[in-house]
Amino acid sequence: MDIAQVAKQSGLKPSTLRYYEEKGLIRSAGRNGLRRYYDKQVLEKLALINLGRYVGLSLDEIAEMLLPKGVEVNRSLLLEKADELDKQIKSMTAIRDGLRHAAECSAPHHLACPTFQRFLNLAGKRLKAKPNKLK
Amino acid sequence: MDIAQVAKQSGLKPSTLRYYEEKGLIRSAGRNGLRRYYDKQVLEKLALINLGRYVGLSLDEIAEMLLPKGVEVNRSLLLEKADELDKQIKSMTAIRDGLRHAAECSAPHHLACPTFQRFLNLAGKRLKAKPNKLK
DNA sequence: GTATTACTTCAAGTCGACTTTAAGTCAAGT
DNA sequence: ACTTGACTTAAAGTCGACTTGAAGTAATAC
Repeated sequence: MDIAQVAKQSGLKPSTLRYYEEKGLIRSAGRNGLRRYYDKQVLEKLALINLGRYVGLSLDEIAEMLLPKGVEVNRSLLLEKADELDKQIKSMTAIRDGLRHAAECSAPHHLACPTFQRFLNLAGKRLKAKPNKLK
Repeated sequence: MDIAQVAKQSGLKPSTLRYYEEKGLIRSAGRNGLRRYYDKQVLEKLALINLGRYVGLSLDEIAEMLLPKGVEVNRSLLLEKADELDKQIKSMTAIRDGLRHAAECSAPHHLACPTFQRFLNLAGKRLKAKPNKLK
């Protein structure tokens, strides 16, 4: 496969693929003249990368995960990330409910609604997060 | 309150507060010489802003929401965001489970595990998102 | 009354993840 | 053989949300 095909099938731009290669996340199977060619395995890798991005890993973290340096490391990283996701899910659920309440609340202003107030405090407690852009 | 106090209580840096003011998200209650002073109301607003950031709104979107131009606009925006969160929660839940499976899977490599494979495809389906950095 | 120190402004810098641009290479189709 | 169009590289640019730095002002502490 050439880069355009990989781009199409993975939903990433050629420039992104080159960038990922530069960062060491993927490798092309070889060159035809200047042009890279890939084998289909790369699509799985890209899916994994997309997944990683989706759960909030940085490219550097993903690169780490892709190195097969002891399976244990990878597994615990996975579990760790799963736990982190779990927390995020919980707080997002609370926030979702809070938003719905706010939308229905009859108070003149969200800021005036006592339930929303409590909720704001709650939500403000701990907010750290990783970006996941991926447009 | 002076800016340092607001910073402390909101967990944001003075520079951030000035930046938010410049963007029109907050206002100081006045000046003492050059120095801004704030009333405590600003803390609620900042909590709201933090919340917005947390659920993935951009500062511009938050600014929109803070303008009281017809309550209806705000309410539907809230519901819209709640639905969006709901979707995110669902996919994050799936991914969390996928990660846990992967961590326990006995296949030699995650890439070799068939369940994980299916899961990758699933996860790759639709991934768009907004950033929420907030370190 | 002066030193300190916390504030002020404005411009420029940073960060991650790409994208864009300019200039060049080259495989394939005619 | 030549043109075309898809590829190539390296470097610079972009975006959002801040942060940092330089240069200045002024409220408070002594």
